[in-house]
Amino acid sequence: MNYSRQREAIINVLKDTSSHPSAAWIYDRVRIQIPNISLGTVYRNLAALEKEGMIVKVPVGDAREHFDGDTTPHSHFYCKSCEAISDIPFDPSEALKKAEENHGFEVHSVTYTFTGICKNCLKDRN
Amino acid sequence: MNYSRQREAIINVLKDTSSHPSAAWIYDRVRIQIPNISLGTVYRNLAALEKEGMIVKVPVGDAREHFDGDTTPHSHFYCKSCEAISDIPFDPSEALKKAEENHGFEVHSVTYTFTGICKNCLKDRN
DNA sequence: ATAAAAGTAGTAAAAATTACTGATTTTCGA
DNA sequence: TCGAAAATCAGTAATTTTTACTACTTTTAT
Repeated sequence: MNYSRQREAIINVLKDTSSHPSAAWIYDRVRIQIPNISLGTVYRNLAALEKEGMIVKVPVGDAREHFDGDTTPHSHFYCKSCEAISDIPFDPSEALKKAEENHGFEVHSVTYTFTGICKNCLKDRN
Repeated sequence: MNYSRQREAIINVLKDTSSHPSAAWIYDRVRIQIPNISLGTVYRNLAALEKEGMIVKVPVGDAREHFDGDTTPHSHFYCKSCEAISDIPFDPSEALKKAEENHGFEVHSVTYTFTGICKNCLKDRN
């Protein structure tokens, strides 16, 4: 993978946020630095970076792809109410070994996704 | 939630498959029985059924929503190569309690998603 | 320096999801 | 059983999200 200014900027945006953003959000942010970057470039680079293991996808089931620049093992919580994604310090990696042993798949990664209502939204309901 | 023939058919399609299909796939299947059902009806009912806990979403990070008529606790494996989703008999539910205790969230569900290459695709590569 | 490889902007198209409206079906009490 | 209120639907359109394509530019490695 060659260097590109655009890819560098995309990585930096991802490393600087803990919001697990979508491609569109990243695009808006990167455009502050590189106004004429195109959305296609963002998608292409996110896919490439994910393939290289430099970023990870966060599947939460909201019909949108979310990305995380933090590749250390941890889990995620998705709030149904405000749609925010937050980190949960659960290390899912032991499950990975077990899964591979038991099923003959080549398992590359595991993600735990918790879903419910976050602290802030619970507060707002009272 | 009132009864409707359309919703009944959607549930049945989901109960009869283990492929964890997308809305479009379900639409195609249901149309065999109810040719003039509309895609919007499928989406609306999937959302309603999920809200009622009669079906569950399967987030795999492929920019598509997938659904499962099997609501017993288990996990999923997503093959990057053939994009098939298969069941893994991992019960994620103990993690649910821990997560709620530790973080003050109201946790409704947990899903484990394993990603990698499935048996069939591994075979094809040799 | 320079040619091949990789990457990009811009645009268009495809795929997936949501929104809306007037008609139909279901429910439930009279 | 009847009929009105509530729920659901088909059809359509619009929006959102993602992918594809092409000619141009940048990067890499001689």
